[in-house]
Amino acid sequence: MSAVKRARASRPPLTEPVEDYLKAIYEIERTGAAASTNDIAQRLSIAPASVTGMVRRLAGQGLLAYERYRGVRLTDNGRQAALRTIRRHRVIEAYLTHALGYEWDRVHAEAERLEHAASDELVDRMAAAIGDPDADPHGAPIPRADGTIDETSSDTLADLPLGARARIARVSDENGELLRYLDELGMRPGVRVRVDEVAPFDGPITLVVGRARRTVGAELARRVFVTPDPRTD
Amino acid sequence: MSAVKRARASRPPLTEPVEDYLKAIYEIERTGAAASTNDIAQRLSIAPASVTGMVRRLAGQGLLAYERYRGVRLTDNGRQAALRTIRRHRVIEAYLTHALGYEWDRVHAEAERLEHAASDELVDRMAAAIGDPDADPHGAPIPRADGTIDETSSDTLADLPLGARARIARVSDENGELLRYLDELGMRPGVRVRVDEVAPFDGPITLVVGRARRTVGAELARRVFVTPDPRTD
DNA sequence: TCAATAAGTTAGGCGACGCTAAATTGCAAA
DNA sequence: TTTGCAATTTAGCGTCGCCTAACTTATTGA
Repeated sequence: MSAVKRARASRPPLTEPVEDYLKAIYEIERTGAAASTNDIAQRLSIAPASVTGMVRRLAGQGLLAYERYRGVRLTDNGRQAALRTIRRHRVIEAYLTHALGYEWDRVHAEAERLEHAASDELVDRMAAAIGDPDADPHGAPIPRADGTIDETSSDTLADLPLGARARIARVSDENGELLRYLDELGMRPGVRVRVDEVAPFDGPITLVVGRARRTVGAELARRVFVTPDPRTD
Repeated sequence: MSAVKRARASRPPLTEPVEDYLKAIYEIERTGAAASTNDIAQRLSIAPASVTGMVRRLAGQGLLAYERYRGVRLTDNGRQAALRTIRRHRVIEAYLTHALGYEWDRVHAEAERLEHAASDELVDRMAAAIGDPDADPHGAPIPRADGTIDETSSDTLADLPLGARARIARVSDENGELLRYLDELGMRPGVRVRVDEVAPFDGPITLVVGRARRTVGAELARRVFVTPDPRTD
């Protein structure tokens, strides 16, 4: 078996918890520096003390670079493993909505379990069946089968100045209620918005979404990622 | 939440190994009496000593009736749990072949993992998407969402007398090579056969399959289940 | 009837992951 | 520079599933 083939075929048997750790660390690293013990614990809903032991083991396996009291970083191996899991997760989310009629607020939980059980072949077939999309239903980019991904660190609604136009690129998944609410407001990835009013002191933001005006809290605004509107107007 | 809804919705959180035990015991019971420690161990490829402990735990949870040195039987609860897992397995197998282009010799391994991760809702959607089939690609009946199943204990090819006509109802899955071979011979569920020659002493059996004559060993013949041919001729 | 053997169970362990409680470390503010 | 707190780690433990080795039971056939 060629090295290339092996790299793709034999997902070395990482356990489910390990895949979850790597995913969590990847996400944390994406928004800043090294992942701290506490960050990881919080994201996985486990005790910080439990993280220390696991993190040491993963470092021993070459998946993480770990310095006591200093937090953790993914090695290249670790990042590749994380991206494989993330690809599975996002392809599954996309497949569930496009092929099986799931609403976008229900796919996360299902994908969270299936991502550990689905083979790369299955995931590739699912992706092909829905036209190899490059983002999941929440706008998150889908890593390619070769392990590459287009991560674009983008601003959130909360970062936009008054009057700015932007397009919603991506919203935080994980919270079904948030997603249902955003859906009601017509705020889905791809939709254009304009900032119409910004209350001071981290106050609510009023947007023009399509023909409607929508006022959302700063908390929510921070969970909606945008890209500059390509429209010159 | 109504009791009915709960029975279906909250698959109480059985672990993966537990689901595997219940499935194995169900299959063993189907072909005889109580499931012995050894039978279970063999089917799960684990040591008999390991089975004893687990079986005691499951009996404690009311899923099994267990008597030391006497083997094990599923309780009604245990049987329902087993059938839920089996439904998931078989629906997934059918879905993979009908919706995602899998060959029938590849679906077992994939379903073996997914059956523990897929929700009942997903499985119901998959089933609906392919027209709610009542058998998996190997001819095994799919338990309904309400927990009922049409088990028909059938003869195997090896039981047929010379000259008998029959229809292939079901073949043993699990062994991909066997399935590929059967496929080459044109021996899939639904196909009609006639017994043309039976060698004595558990010897090979020669069949007419379509226009071809096929000779198969007794071992293989015992893994192919048949029903009497409805044709009067 | 009883001894040989096969089947099953008990005893004792191990690894993966989680927890709580009790140190320890690092940093920031006084 | 010191102190005090938050973050982290260590210590000690529990559960789930699995293992091997040693013992016990059931059965069978001589």
